[in-house]
Amino acid sequence: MSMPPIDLTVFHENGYLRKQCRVTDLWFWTTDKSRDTCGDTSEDEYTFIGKPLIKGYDMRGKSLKDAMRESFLRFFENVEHTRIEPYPVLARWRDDIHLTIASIADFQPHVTSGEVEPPANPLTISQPCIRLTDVDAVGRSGRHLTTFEMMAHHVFNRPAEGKMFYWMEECVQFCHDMFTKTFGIDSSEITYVENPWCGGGNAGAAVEVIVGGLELATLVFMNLEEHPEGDVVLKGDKYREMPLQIIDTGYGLERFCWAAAGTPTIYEAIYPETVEWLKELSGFDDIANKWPELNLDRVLGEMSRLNGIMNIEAGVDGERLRSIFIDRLSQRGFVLSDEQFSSITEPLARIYAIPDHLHALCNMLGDGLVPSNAKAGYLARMMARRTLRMRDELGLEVTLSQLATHHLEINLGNSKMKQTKDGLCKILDLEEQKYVEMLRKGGNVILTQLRNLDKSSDSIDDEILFKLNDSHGIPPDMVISLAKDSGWSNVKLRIGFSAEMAERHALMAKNAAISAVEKKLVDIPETLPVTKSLYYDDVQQREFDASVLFCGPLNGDDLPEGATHGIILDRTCFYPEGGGQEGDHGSLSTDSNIRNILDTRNTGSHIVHLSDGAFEVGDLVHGSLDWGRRKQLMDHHTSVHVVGGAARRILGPHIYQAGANKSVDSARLDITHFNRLTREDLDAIESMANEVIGQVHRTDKSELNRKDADNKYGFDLYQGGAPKGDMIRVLRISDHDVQACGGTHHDELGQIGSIRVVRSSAVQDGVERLHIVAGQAALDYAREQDDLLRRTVEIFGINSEDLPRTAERFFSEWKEQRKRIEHLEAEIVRIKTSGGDDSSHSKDGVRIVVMESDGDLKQMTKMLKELTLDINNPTLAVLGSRVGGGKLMVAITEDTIASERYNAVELLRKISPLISGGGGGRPTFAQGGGSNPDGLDDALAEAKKFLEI
RNA sequence: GGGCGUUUAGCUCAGUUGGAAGAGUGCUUGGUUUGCAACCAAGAUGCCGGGGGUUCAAAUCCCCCAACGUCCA
Repeated sequence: MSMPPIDLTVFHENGYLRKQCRVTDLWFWTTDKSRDTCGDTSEDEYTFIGKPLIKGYDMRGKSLKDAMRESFLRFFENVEHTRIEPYPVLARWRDDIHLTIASIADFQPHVTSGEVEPPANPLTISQPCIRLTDVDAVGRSGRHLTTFEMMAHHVFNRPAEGKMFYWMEECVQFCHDMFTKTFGIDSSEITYVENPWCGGGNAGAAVEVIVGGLELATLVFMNLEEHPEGDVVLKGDKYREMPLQIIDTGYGLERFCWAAAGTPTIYEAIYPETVEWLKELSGFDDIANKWPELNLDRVLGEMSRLNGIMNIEAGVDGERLRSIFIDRLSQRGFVLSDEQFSSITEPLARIYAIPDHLHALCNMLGDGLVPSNAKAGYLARMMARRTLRMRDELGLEVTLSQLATHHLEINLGNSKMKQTKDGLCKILDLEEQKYVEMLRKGGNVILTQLRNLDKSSDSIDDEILFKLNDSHGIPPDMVISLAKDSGWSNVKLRIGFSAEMAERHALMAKNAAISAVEKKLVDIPETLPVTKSLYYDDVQQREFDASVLFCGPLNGDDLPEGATHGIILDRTCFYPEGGGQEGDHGSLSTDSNIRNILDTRNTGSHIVHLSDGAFEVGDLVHGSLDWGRRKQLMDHHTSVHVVGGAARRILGPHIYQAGANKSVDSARLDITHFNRLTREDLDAIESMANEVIGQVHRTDKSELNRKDADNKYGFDLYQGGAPKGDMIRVLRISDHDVQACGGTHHDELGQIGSIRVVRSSAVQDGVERLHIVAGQAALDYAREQDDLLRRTVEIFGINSEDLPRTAERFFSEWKEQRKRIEHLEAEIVRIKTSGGDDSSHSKDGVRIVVMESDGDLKQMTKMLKELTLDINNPTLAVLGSRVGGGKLMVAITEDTIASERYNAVELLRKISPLISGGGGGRPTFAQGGGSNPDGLDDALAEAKKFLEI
C-alpha cells in the first residue's frame, strides 16, 4: 500500500481540483482548470516579483519580519494554539546536530518519540534556524538563506488515548484561512501539492503550499515509523502507523516577507538597509552606472525569476551555469555581455550574502558559541571567514566587528542574547586577527608551492590546489588571484574544479562514516528487571544488602585488570561511571565468599559490577563501598560544578562545559573560551570557587520532568550533554550554578574542604582545560609540590625563596661554560692542525694531512674545516677515529689545485672497507664509518699508499 | 570525530638526492652620519618540537607523542 490521495473538504469547498503535474508527476490541487503544473517546477516562474502577492505590508527589513511573524502567531493563537518562545539556534539539547535546523528540532528526540510531553499542545512558534548545507548558493540564487525563521503550528496527537486535537482537514483549513484571510492571497495563486515526506525513520503524508511559484509552507502529517512488518511502502522502505501522530508544519517567514515586498531578491526584502549600506561602501552604483542603458532593477527581477526555475544546487559548474543564464536572459530580451553579467552578479552576490552570514554569526555567537577549529565552533569560524573573504573581495574598509555591530543595530535590535555586545565584538576581532594570520601564512605557502612553476604556466597542479585548500585554508580562487599578483599572470582555475573538490570531500566523509560497532559489556536477558539505584537517595550510604539477578562473563577491551565477571543486583549504591565521574569500587560478599568490585558501569538500564569472581544467581550479598574513593570522586565532581560556575561568572556567558572527567587523583573541566587563560584568571576562578564553598552551605538536588526543567532553567542546564529520558536530575548550588547532572554530589559544600585550580591547558582552539584538585587530593597535591621544592632546594643547598634566582644562575653558567668548552676544543684543533708534525706532507703544492683523531664526528668536522678552509693553502685531509665502530672523513680545499687533482669520495671508498664500512659525500667532502675500529691503522696506511706519501 | 599540513636563531622564514645548519630582520660592538625604520664592517645567538627506529651518517627517511594550523562531518 502506498499513500492514499489527500482529499479534503477544504479543497472542494474552495473550488479546488486534483490534477497531476506534467513535469513532476506529483498530484496537486488548484482552482485553475487550465493549470497543468504544480507550481514548483522548472516551468513555473515567480509571479510576485514587482507585484506583491501579500498586500498591506509596506515596511521592509526587520519591521516587516516582526509584523509578518506577529500576524502569523496571532492567527494561530486565535484558533487555540499556545505561543511558544523560540529555542536557541544552538541545539544544546541534542547530541546529533549542532544547530537548530527546523522548528520540529526543538521537540526531537524526546517529544516526538512520545517520551516527554510537549510544552503546549497544539502550539505555534517562530523558530530561528540555521542551515549551512546550501551556503554556497546564498546571495547567488536570490532565495537561499543560511538563517531563517521557520514559523509553525505543531500538534502531538495520541488517538489511542483519545487525545486527538486535529489532523489534515483542520490543518489545511487553518493554513488556507491564514493565507487567504489574514494575508489576502487569492485562492487561484495557491496550489497544494501532495508529496509524501520521509526521513530519519519516520514518514507521513505531506502537502507543499506553493504561492506564486514559491513554496511558502510544508505541512507534514507524521504518523508512520519504519518497521519491517509495516504495510505502507514509501521509497522502498516499509512503515507502520505509530501511537504518536504529529503535525509538523513549516512556514518560511522570510519568504512571506519576500512575497509581500515583491523585491527582485529575498535579501532586499529582509535586509534592505544592509544591502544599501554595502552597495554604498563598495561603490556598486559606479558599476551599475557604467551601462546606463541597462535597467538594473528589471534585469535583477528577471534574473530572480530565472533563478526560481533554474534550481541552482551546490557544486554546479559556475562557468557553464553562467553561459546558460546569459542565454536565457537574452531569450527574454535582456542582452548582457559576459563582462556585464559578472561585474554585476559577483559583487551583488556578496552584498546579498553578507547580511545573511552576519545574521547566522550573530545568532550563533549570541547563544554563547565560541569559534573553534572543530565541532560547532567551526561552523561559526567558517561563517566568519566567508564573511571576511567577501568583504575583502568587495574591498570594504570595515572590520568584521563593525559589520556585526551594524547588523545587531539594524536587524537584531531587542533580540535576547546570552552573549554581550562587547563579548561578541571581542570574539569577532580575534577571529579577524586569525583570518589575517591565515592569509599571511597562506601567502608564504603559495609562493613556496609555486616556486617550481613556470611564470608563463596557465594552470596550477590539482594536488597543490587541494592541499592549499585543505591544509592551509586558502580556497582555489584565492590561490589563483594571489598567484596572479605574484607574477603568474596567465593562471586560471580549471572549469569544474570546485565541484570536483566538493566531490572529493564528500567521498572522504563517506569513507570516514564507516564506524565500528561496540561490543556489549555483558549479555543480559531482556527480561531482567532494571537495577534500583540507591546512591541518589542517600549519597552517604556505604553498605547495602541485595540479591544477585545476573552473573556472566565480561566482554570488551577496556576492562580493569583482574575483572572477570559482570554482576547485576536488584539494587545497589555503587555509582556507575557516567557524566565524567568514574565508577565506584568496593566489595560484594556472602557468608562464604568475598569478591572485589574493580569498576562499575552502566548499560543504560542495568548497573554492572565488574567483579574478580562469580556469584550464583539468587545469592544474597552484602555490598560495601570503597568510601575513600567515592568521597574523593564526590569532592571532585561537586568541585567541577563550583569551578564551572566561577569560570562563567568571571570569564563571561560564553563559558560552556565542553567535557569533564573526575578521577581519584584530579578532575578536569573543559570550558569554551576564546583565549588562553592566564594564571591570574585561574587565581580569580580558584578564589571564587573557595568563597562559594565557604558561603553556600547546602546544595539543592531536585528531580524534575524535562518540560518543567527546560521551562525553569533553560538549556544551559545541559552543560554535560543531552540527558536521556523524561526525568532530569538537577544540581543547584545557590545562584552560582545550575546543571542537569546524574553524578553523586555532596549535600554540604563544606565537605569538599578546599579547591585548587592547578593549571590550564589547551584542548582545541576555543576550548580550555582546567585541572582541578579538591579535598584530600588538594592536600596531597600541596604536599607533593612541597616535596618537590624541598628536594630541589636541598640539591642546591639554599632556601626555597632563592630557588628561581639560583636556577637561573646555574642555567646561564651552564650555557656559558658549554660555549667555552666548544671554544677550547676549537683551539685544540687549531693547535693540532697547525703544527708541522709528521702527519703533514707536501706534494706538488698540495698539503696532505693523514692523521688519527680522538674526537667525535662533530669535532672531526671542525678540524677538517680548520684544515681545508684556507684557499691559499690547498689541502687534502684524511681523518680517522675509533669512535663508534670507526669513522673516516676526507676533505679537500674547494676550488684549488687540490680539488682538481683529488676526489674525496673516491679516496674514502678505497679505504673504508678496511674498517668494514662505507660512506659517501661530495667530491670535496666525504665521510663514512664502519664496524671495525681496529682496521683504522690499515685504512690510514692505505690512504697514504694511494696518495703516494 | 576523520583527513591533511606545520614545528629550524629573539621574530619572519629558506634548507634540493640523507653527507660542513642558512637568509632577512632584530641584537652587540666599532666606524660613518648625527633629519632618518640610513650606510659600512665585525660579532654573538640553535637539544632543527619531544621520544624511538633505519643508516657509516638524519633537520632531511620510518613509527609514536605533543603543540599549533586547516579542511570536512
